[in-house]
Amino acid sequence: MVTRRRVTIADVARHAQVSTTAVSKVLRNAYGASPAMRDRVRAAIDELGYRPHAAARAMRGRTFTIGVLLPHIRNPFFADILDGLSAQVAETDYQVIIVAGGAGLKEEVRAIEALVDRQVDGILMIAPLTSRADLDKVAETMPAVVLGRHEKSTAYDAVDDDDEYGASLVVEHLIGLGHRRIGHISQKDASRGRRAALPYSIREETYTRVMREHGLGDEIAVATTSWTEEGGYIGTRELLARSPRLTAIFAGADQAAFGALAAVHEAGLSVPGDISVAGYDNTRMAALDHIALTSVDQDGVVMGRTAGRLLLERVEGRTASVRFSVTPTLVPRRSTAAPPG
Amino acid sequence: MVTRRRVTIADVARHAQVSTTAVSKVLRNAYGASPAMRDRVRAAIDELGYRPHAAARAMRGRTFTIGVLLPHIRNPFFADILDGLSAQVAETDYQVIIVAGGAGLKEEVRAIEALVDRQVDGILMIAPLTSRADLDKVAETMPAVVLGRHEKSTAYDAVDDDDEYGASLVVEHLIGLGHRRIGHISQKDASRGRRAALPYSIREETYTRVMREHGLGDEIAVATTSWTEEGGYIGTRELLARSPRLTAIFAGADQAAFGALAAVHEAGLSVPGDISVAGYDNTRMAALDHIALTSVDQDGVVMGRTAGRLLLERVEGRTASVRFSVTPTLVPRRSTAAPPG
DNA sequence: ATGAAAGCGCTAACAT
DNA sequence: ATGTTAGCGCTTTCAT
Repeated sequence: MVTRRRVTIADVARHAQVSTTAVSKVLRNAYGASPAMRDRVRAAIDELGYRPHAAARAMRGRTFTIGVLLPHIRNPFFADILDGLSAQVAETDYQVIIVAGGAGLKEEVRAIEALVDRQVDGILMIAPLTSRADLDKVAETMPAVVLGRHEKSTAYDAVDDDDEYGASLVVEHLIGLGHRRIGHISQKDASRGRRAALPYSIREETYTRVMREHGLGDEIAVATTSWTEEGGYIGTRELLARSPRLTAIFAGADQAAFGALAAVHEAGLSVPGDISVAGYDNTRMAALDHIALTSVDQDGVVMGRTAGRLLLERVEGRTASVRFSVTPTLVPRRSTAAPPG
Repeated sequence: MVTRRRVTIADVARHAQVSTTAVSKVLRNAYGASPAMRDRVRAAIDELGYRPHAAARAMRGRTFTIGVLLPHIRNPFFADILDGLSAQVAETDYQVIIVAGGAGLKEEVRAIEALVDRQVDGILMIAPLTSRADLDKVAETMPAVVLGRHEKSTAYDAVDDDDEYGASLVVEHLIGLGHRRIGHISQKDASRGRRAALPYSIREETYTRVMREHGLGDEIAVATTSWTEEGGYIGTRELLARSPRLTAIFAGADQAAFGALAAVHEAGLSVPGDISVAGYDNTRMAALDHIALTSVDQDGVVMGRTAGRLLLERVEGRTASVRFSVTPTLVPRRSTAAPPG
């Protein structure tokens, strides 16, 4: 590792025979540089292969960096969001950096702080567990967008899916097929403060509400694990142990539904012959023919793109807060059908 | 967004009635601060909620940041690698940030530059497409580890899986079961320079070699798509169109194998009754009972952890270059069996 | 239109 | 052991 000195703005200035101020102006397209000077500076930049030093910029102005907080990178739905965000940001000078929050609140706080300390120009927090107050605090420091939480805030913009509607679509679908004993796989709450704000709690509460509305309050059965393959598997084994056996499972996320399918299969039961299974997120795996999982589509690409747009708007100066909500749709596939008998 | 001024080292110094040097020393555990002073400074830091400003640190010394270049975040195998890396780095003061390379070479170069410009202290590049020369150039600038490429370099450390051995395990397994008409799904080459260095080309070449060694050179059938669900699906449809029909498919990655399973199913054929399917990576989905995909385990967690360790060692000063290679193992499951008839 | 110069928050060489 | 101070590379007044 040879520590070769980087080309700096001073090198460019010297090479182009102008002041560093001039170079800075050209770089930022700022007022006060003649076309002739612009050309000379640009030429020097190209010849020397100059690239701005982000840290030095950060000391004074922008870093041209958008920070994203992700709980983890296992859920392919997050990849859709990132695709949308990247597409939106690609045409600008901004760069997206991702930090993974990890399982707990402590790791998440550390991850958010890491982004703040690195002076990102804007931060997108995806399904954060942190308290409302902490989110507001972050949003006071820098432009912020929160994706996947159902709270109002004047400090940041919000992008979400109408989880209540989406979850009701699934439960109504299953009830419409004739199911009564429908189980639900939810996620253990790791958040601080109002649990009600996060998707898993809204989906669960909606499941409960719709069941009650149809007079099925006594049939409510929730397994609280995690929205992973393992979580879905374990939760389903738990639900299958009940008697009389349920006839349908609504997993709060596709990832968990895949685990559910495995558990049902392992128990020697068939889908949808014995048990119907539905998920949420409409990931690509769900669409594959041998899986054919009924799911809810919430268009992560659009959510990500919108989050990117809102964030850039805020970076440019908007302060009024905005909410963008996606209306999900049910995508019925072969994993759900009328109950046996 | 209220732009509240951050607490700086000067604020801490004033509050603790010491010099900024003293604070800096305490922060870095540097020599020259009495226990008494340490305590006072620590107290002031806590009271004021001070956190170092990463950009300012970057101007002089370290950023305490490890940068990771990832092609994309869809492949769950990458999540294993990141888990390993995070575990290794978690106990240190370093923070991991991720940038996604995107599909093409151009995006990848931009992503790497973004990391370099942000002065990360070390960079982990996962299966980069960039030319050897460019990798060396990056490694000359900062400590670097490359994961998933089979080249020797004196500039960076390398972590890889023995893809040649892993691929041979699969092909030998299928041939051992009695298959002769075995197809392979490879990935389109987007790299610059020696294609031979990347996993997909090694797996493909190994497939070809082993087929020939068993006198099956005439049966070689490769579909070159991408290692995604879609790529596996399309590639398999292509392979299934051949006549006489092949009896086994070795997809170079689990993601592609899932698409292959869908295509086989959609064609009205059964797995493994009509067609055996094998993947590579041993992702969690592969282990699920209703998928039961034969795959190759290459322990991404260990690879990630090792990459992290090597990187930290380099940050601490090691310059001699190291290679770490994981020996993969075959994980046979129900998706492969003897051919029909 | 152009450039000189101050300063962002920190580290480290150098006094004391 | 403690503090003074000169930068790191850039942006941004403020003169000219």
